Amino acid sequence: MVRPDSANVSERSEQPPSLAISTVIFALRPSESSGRPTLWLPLVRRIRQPYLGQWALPGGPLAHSESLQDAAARNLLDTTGLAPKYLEQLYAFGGLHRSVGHRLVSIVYWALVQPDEAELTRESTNVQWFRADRLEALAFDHNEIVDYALWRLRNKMEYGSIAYHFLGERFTLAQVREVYEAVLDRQLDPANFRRQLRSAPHIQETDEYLQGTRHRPPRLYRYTGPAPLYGANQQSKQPAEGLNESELRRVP
Amino acid sequence: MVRPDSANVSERSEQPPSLAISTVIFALRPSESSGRPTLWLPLVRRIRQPYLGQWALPGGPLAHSESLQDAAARNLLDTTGLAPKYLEQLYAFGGLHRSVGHRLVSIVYWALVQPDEAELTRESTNVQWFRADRLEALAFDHNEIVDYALWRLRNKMEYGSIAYHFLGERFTLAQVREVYEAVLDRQLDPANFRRQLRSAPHIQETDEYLQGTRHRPPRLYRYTGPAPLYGANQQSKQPAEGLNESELRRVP
DNA sequence: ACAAAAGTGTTTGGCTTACACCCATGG
DNA sequence: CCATGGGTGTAAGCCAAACACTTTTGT
Repeated sequence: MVRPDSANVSERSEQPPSLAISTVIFALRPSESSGRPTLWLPLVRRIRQPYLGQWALPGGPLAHSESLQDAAARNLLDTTGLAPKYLEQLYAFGGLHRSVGHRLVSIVYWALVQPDEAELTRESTNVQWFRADRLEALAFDHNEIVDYALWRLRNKMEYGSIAYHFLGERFTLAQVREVYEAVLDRQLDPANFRRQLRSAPHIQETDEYLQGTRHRPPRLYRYTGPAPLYGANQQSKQPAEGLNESELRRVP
Repeated sequence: MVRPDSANVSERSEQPPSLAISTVIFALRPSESSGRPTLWLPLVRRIRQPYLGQWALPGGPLAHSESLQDAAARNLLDTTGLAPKYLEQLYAFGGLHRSVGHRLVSIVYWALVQPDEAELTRESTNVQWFRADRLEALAFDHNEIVDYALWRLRNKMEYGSIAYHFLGERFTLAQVREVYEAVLDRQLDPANFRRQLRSAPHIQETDEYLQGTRHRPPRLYRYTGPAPLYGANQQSKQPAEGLNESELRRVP
């Protein structure tokens, strides 16, 4: 079983690195304190070694009959009950000491879910939502992974049409602004923001207005662009990192 | 060996997917026809099945003692003799039918090398440079991978400080412009381009001038920014996809 | 009537673009 | 002294930031 050129290495460390798929899922939920929307993500408690009892990103091994993205989606459904419409590859993490006792390579995806979808999470003692900016120490290198996903989310928010995936089918322009403000953590000028959105592609105005506010009823809009999950290519050619087409220039 | 829930599946397809690291390497070399710089990349001929005899990206399995990036760098050195200063993760490819006879997941890196480095390639009947825009049918899904790497390169060129990695330690601003023109495949205004570069960060003018031209000697500059290879984090937080900081705004 | 947010208009400054022009060298 | 590309100047035009102002609802 041990190959000749490595007879002096223990058999365990000769086994190929194991490959897992994990996902960082973001949703906006009202803050307990201020009530304003903030970023949350669901975590799963480890029920085996290593890191038994600690919180971790949902994930699992790659089944041989699934593509990477299918594996991410299925695993999410199995562990949390979520089925995000936005799902995209984030990065492959393969450091030598990410786990203890074995070599682990994780291909990590990231996802966005709408608030009503998020409510359907099968929460339990082992599955819970946490505020993204107040995480305890997670299993493996998952804190670093979340940080990277947050960086990517903010980056992509600045020049991609991504904010709509946090919202339902119809939304007001002010709701889109609140998404930007929550993710980027700064105030934006309502007047200029609205102008930019109206001139952005894939934003369609409807004939409907949101009723029940204690002021002038805002018009509802619809997003007509594609969700990356069903895109033709696995690698949605939209830069985060890279780099994506500048559909929306800069956010005020 | 075969688990109960998959007794009807052949044993071979039960083996875990194999994991490989490959790299797309870009360099600028003078075109045979026009002499102007164009994009080239080195390929390696397959010496075993599958795809025996076809050209493929340099790559190989992941050794258990190497990080992903180290594996990419070492493999590059082994197969081509190249040691790029710029090396960054591109994407993880894991489609079901990328290879024949087994399930293969490839974590792909991309690299940039300077012309003088490129000359040191150990070329042979099994290692050769090809023009990036005139590739034959490659092994596996490597044509798609090269296309994606090209897209990422162009994308990142537009708002990242990446062009310098195609050049030596000192260079003229016109040489930088030629890099942009070669990669983006369009002409740029020399006057405006030079102004943008001079106001860009990490561009330091030297006291030296390039001699031997048949016109006014251009000043030489130096790039003082970091090369991602030695960056602290594996994932260089520069968007390509992401998303990246806009160090250089837009190219004229 | 008033508060509050939706929605419109207008000014300003910065930055890109286009292009005219001068500079320094080799032949 | 001419050709060639290096390098500078500058006006036009576009776009985003700032902010004043009008509109439409609920209470």
